[in-house]
Amino acid sequence: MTTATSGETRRGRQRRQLVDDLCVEARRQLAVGGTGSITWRGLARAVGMSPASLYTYFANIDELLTELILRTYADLASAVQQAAMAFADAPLGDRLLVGPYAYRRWALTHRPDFNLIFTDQLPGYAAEPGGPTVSAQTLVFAPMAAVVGEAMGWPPPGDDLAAAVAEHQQTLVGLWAGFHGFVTLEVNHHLDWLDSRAAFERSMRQMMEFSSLPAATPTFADAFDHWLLSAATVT
Amino acid sequence: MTTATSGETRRGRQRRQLVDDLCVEARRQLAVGGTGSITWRGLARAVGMSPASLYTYFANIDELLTELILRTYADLASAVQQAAMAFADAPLGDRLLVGPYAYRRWALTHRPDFNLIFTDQLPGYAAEPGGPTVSAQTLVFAPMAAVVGEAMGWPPPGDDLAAAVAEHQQTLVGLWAGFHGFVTLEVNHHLDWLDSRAAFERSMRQMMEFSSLPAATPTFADAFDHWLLSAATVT
DNA sequence: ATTGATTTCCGAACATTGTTCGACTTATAG
DNA sequence: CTATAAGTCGAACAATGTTCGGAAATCAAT
Repeated sequence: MTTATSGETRRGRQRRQLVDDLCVEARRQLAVGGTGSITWRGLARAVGMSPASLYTYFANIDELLTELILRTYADLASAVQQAAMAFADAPLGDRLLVGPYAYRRWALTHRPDFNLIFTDQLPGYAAEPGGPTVSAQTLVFAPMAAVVGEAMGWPPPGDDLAAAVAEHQQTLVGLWAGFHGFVTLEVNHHLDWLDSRAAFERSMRQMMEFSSLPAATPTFADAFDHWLLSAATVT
Repeated sequence: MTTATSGETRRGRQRRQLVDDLCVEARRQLAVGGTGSITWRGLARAVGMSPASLYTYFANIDELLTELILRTYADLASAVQQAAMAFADAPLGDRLLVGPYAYRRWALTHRPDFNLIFTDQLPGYAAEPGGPTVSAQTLVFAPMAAVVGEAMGWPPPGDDLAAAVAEHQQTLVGLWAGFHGFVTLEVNHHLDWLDSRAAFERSMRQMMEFSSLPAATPTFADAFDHWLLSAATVT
């Protein structure tokens, strides 16, 4: 019965399994010692193989990093999406803040990962225009854009969200830059000298107020943190 | 007359000279190949010394990086300050934008340097609370804070600017996060898909308008770029 | 000017890294 | 069953950061 689940050869399964193992190990090393600690030989050691054998699966270390970046984008997108779903029935003002708050929380609990996907750590590594990283970006921001569009009364989000985004990209990029800037500074310890949690909340509320968007419930921040604790499910 | 300029021993001078050379060479390597290209042996090669000899001047590569970060902060601060002085007589609305614009321009012409000082590239490297990097930060932001304070009618900026900053830190951090977020995304090629120059201008004007600050001259962006060209002086 | 104590400099070595090459074994397809 | 492809490995190469011991230069005294 080796060909029971045919169409899937044994090597194909083992290959996918090994690539998965390599990626989780790489992210483990990343969490421990930063980007510089992801080492080819260390990965080989972790999966019990010769360094030379890994070249069957990745052409070089940059290619592995690329795969890692894609998976990390997906991880962030999943975190944002889960939060959005958990607050799907909350008032509109609250739902506007869910995205930035999930974004920030994931960034603070995955600082090296956040820097990995958002700042160029390699020499000439620049995501090519039509590359897969841009689609990964849209995956992250689709939920947030949808809520903003709803709040601003944009065309029915049903079919062509992309068109609405293109039309109002100025507004969306402005909002994104706002909370991304705050989060980046926080992740890299440039706001350690103040109560950044409270400052973030005030900044977010101000951004929404300035953009004539509905205000969130006064207790939203606590509600979000409470939901975080109760969601000790997926890593 | 070897001791003419006494108080300064020959070794002292040569030491300072060599440290300077090492730093400029390190920034050269940084500009070429990114952070990972700064290599101990390469530095030794560039100054014509044995790798072992460099340990007389820096305990390890992290210590050199620290010195490099400090000098890079000073470089950014100098760029901002020069721009501020050049526009000292411009209308208040224009002067509000000079800081962010100089910040952005320097960042775009020194992308690896920008990432070096603002994102943790080393494993456990975190600027200690009372460390010298925070004072370097204030050096960068003092000119901008002064203008914002003037526009908002804060207490006489004569003696205690620090007190005014502490009082209104929320506002200042909000503004900083806004343009820093935009610049960070731009530096790392996350806004390549749009006309980021125009988007930056619109975002900045919107930020100022939202904060009830005076608007800049319509032609400010061009005026700034024009000044840049005429300032082909210091690197 | 001579001495004695630092500072500077270097060659050699060690452990580690990414990557390549050729030979060997194993799985897949016809 | 067999030929082709995929996987695995050991050995080797060049390059890296860092340490150590000793030689040379410079400094601060007498």
